[in-house]
Amino acid sequence: MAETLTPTALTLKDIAREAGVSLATVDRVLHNRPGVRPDTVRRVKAAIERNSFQPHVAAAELARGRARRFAFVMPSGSNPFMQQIEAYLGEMSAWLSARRLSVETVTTDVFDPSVLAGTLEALSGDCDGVAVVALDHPSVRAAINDLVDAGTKVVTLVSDVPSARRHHYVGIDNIAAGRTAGALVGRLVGQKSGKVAIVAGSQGLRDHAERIFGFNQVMASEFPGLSVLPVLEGRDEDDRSEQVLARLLGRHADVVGLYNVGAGTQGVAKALSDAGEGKVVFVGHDVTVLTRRLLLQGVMDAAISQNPGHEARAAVRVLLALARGEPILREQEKIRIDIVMRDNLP
Amino acid sequence: MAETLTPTALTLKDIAREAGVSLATVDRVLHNRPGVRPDTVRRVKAAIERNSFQPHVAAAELARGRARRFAFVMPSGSNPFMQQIEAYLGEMSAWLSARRLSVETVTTDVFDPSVLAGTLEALSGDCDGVAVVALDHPSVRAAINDLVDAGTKVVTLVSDVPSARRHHYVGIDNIAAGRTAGALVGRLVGQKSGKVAIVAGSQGLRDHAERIFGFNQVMASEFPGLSVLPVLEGRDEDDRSEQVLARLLGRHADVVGLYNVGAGTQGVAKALSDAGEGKVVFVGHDVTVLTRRLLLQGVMDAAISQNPGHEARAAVRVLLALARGEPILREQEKIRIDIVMRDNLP
DNA sequence: CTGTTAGCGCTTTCAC
DNA sequence: GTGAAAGCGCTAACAG
Repeated sequence: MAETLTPTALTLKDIAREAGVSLATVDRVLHNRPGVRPDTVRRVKAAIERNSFQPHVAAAELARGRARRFAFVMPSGSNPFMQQIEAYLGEMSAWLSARRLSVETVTTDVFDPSVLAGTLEALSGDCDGVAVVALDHPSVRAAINDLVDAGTKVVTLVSDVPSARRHHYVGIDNIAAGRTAGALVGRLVGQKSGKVAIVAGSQGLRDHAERIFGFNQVMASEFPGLSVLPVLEGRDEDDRSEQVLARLLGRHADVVGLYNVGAGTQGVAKALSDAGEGKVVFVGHDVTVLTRRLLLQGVMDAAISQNPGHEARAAVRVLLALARGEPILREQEKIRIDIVMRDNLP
Repeated sequence: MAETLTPTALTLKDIAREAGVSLATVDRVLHNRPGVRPDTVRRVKAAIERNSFQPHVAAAELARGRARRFAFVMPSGSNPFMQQIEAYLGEMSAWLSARRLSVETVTTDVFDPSVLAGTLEALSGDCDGVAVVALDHPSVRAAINDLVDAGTKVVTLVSDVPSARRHHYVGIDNIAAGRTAGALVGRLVGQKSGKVAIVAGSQGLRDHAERIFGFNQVMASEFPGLSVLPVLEGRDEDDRSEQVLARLLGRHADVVGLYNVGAGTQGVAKALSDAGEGKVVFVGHDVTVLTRRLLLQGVMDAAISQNPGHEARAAVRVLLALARGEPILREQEKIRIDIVMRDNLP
């Protein structure tokens, strides 16, 4: 049995002939450009529909001449996860240049709303598309909307600003990620009852807050034997995370589970090992050099991960599809919540 | 701070001028075509290197005229996982036709080596690339090698034939998948000790055998409290799987874990629920309509999954990259072992 | 062995 | 409003 997809191979010229107009007119209709009589538009659209005509992307790309420019606005500082995304962008360079695409990485203080907004505004005009690790703040929202209004395609990356009119969000559902973490902690603890600790960077960060929300949801509804302690804030720093956690472990002898919501993993692991005495189920986020080692050593039990390579490539592909007016393959661009344990380390 | 990738925008003509030859000669060198003096080859290659020249894929694609044809050789019958792959190929149809690619799906009895080999041989000539769900058998290996020798690009899909000279394998590491399943069963069972059952389609299938191998590895080394019962064979059929498992559960009261290696999931779930009496940790493979429901109901605890959409798209992209002589983004095309639990269902 | 040339199917001026 | 025509950068004949 055989089934063939995509039989067609028509060209603009064919459509033009069939609609009784010129190439240029079909092109104008295809791109919703003004200057065509409504009636002509209808005729041409009809011909396009009737033949389910697909313009040849390669030809379009070649004809337009000028290269497309995209910018990635990333946090300055040494967040390993963000560095991984940048590294994967670098790995795409041959792919990009073979398509005459240029990607510029701009680092900025994404935690300062006005600085971030300023960076975004400065990009207006010289970019076809922008991917931004965004803080959810009114002035950032405004800056994104301005970019969109100026015709720039915008995707939020890792951290979303749902209220802005960005074209797409490339990242995970953090509430679901928190729920997944909760289910893992609960299931891996097993029959035991006891307390569960949470270490976050800050509850003011949208993604952290959402993860904690999801985590608590599952804990409350499915693991009544486990009681969740108040959230510790480690500011994503190793030292501080270690201190706050060590203090907590000193006060509570029956901590059986730990959810590390953000970074500061090194400090968390230190506090845990210093406390000694009985295995604590430890679930955190992201696969880095460090978490990989902790997973292999059995110190960490699972990492909830969003694939940084996938995020980098998805952001580029989505921006490109948006710029070209192509449909987005939603299934392909959706970032999944990966559960990574020792045996399925990527 | 800003860093720019891919600054270049040279063309073949620039290289030709710099090397003191014509366009055609550069093209010949670029594609390793014969008929160029070794010395000229060197000069041209030097110019290409020196400028790290990247030919414009869109231009190349446009110039070659004829569309590329790929064939997917899939198992006949109603394996839901394979049907998902085919469905995702269907979803790519607009993407494919915008690139003037055609993908033909051929279904055949992949479990009969000679039939499969025959199907592959018949494809020789009229295809630029073939993706095949392959049985590992000498005559299949020979058929694959013949295709490769004829210049067709070949990728194995889901199930590999490592001994053949296929260009790429798109699928998971099944030993690691089995290990992951083992770790999950062991960890989710918790402190309890008892017996663990395995239901497979057939131990003669390479992927099933590898999964069982990995599963046993982990069980033996890490969960001494759990003893693995002899493998049951359900031929991937619901009825038979139910029967063999029901019989086993009747004989052993202390089964605490179950690994379903292949299909027949419906039957396995039936046998389990009929047996009643105490929760058995149930880990299986793939996210289908059925396993999704079982996960939500809490009957199944985890599914080890390979993303069928990713496999479909990766196979197409790899065939395309091979046909174009482009590098493959290995990280992108690698199929990961997904752990899917209720809260991270895709 | 090497060069010349005619497109591929679009986009984009520039005329009408 | 609409059309004609000149390319975009490469490939593939065909000459030499």
